Amino acid sequence: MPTESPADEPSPRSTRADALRNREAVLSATAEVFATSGVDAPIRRIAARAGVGMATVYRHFPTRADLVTAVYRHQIEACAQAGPRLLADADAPFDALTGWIDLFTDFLVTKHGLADALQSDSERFAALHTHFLDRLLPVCAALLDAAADAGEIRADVQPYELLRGIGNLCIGRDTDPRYEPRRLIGLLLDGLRREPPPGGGAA
Amino acid sequence: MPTESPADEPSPRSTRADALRNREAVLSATAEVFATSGVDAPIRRIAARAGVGMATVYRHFPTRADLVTAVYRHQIEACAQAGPRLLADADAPFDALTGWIDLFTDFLVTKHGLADALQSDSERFAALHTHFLDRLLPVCAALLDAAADAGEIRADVQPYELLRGIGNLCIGRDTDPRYEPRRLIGLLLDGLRREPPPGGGAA
DNA sequence: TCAGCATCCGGAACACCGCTCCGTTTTGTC
DNA sequence: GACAAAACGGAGCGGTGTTCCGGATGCTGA
Repeated sequence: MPTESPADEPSPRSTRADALRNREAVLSATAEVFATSGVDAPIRRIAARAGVGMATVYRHFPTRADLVTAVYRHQIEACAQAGPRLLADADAPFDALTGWIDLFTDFLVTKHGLADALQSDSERFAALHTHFLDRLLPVCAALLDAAADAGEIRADVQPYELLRGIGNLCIGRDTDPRYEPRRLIGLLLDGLRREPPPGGGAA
Repeated sequence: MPTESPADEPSPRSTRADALRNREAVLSATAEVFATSGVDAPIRRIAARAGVGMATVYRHFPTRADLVTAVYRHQIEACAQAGPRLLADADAPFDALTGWIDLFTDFLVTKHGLADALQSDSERFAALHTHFLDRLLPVCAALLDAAADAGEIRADVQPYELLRGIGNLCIGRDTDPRYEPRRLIGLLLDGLRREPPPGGGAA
């Protein structure tokens, strides 16, 4: 194990020990609270659990989105890196695409309220939306392009709308046992496939 | 037009003039506020606009969902009644289905935050979810059944998950001009069509 | 070692919201 | 006109996000 990843911590600006200590405390408290109460949990509770004041939380993570991205950074990263790998390993690009969508869905579905937060119109989460997009949009685009180039899917689907659609379909799974987003996502992917050339393109 | 629909007003229980007057005032104020600020607007504002106290709003409409259903009742009704009509008029059941989904989408998309509210996990909206389902689920089921019987779509799709999926896909259109739910909904409907058996059933 | 100071901390404080409670007012009836 | 039932209004409570500032804390240099 190589001591420490070089760019693992995004901003080691602070030189003071207490600041770094608190940052870690907040981060691990946040992970615990998010896991039990979802990403909408009150900041007060996070601060209390971390044993710090609320201002300390806000100082290290100005917006709730910063908190979410910090907690799930590794998983976002893993999802992003899985894209090229799947593409290299799969027999057909479409298989890679479905596999990756599956990973993405798993990620969203297992974090309480994460999908909701992602599409929330609250500006509290705007940065979260942006971060997901920055990291995952290129990956999705590459998978889509590959599948389109192979003629497996129609070529007029934008990466953004696909990601957004998957995210939207994952909303509310926590609170409704009847709802299984994966079925609909499968349907969407079926719709993505280029239909056997009967004549013209779909309107 | 026959003077008045008999069961148009759901609960004319009250005999007092001021109560009825206030109910109307709240209703029209709510419509205005919802149109400008979305269905999440503070109750305080609605009460202020109606010129009544907050308790009056709560007395007539105990939950926010009651307010929403009261304001949009006619449109929900129109959407529900359009189902059978489309089915009777269309050449093929699938056309009726797409036409109806289109109406439903229009409805959700033109009301700020309505789609969000519908799938919200907040119990404040649970009754709203229920009302939509009570009224629209049978209609959707009839359309799906007809299309399935005609062999135009696969038969393993539940009405609930379809409605839910459409609703979910409409979330967040207000705040993101880049996002056009109708394209994805079209894709979903494409996926619904029974593909000319290329192999086995989709897993 | 220790003074000095930039940095960071904590929680009180403010604003906003949903919802309820209860003294007051209005309305219909006798 | 008087009376009781019904309805009203807004203060009040609990909860949340976010900010502000006096005080504590850790680094630095002599």
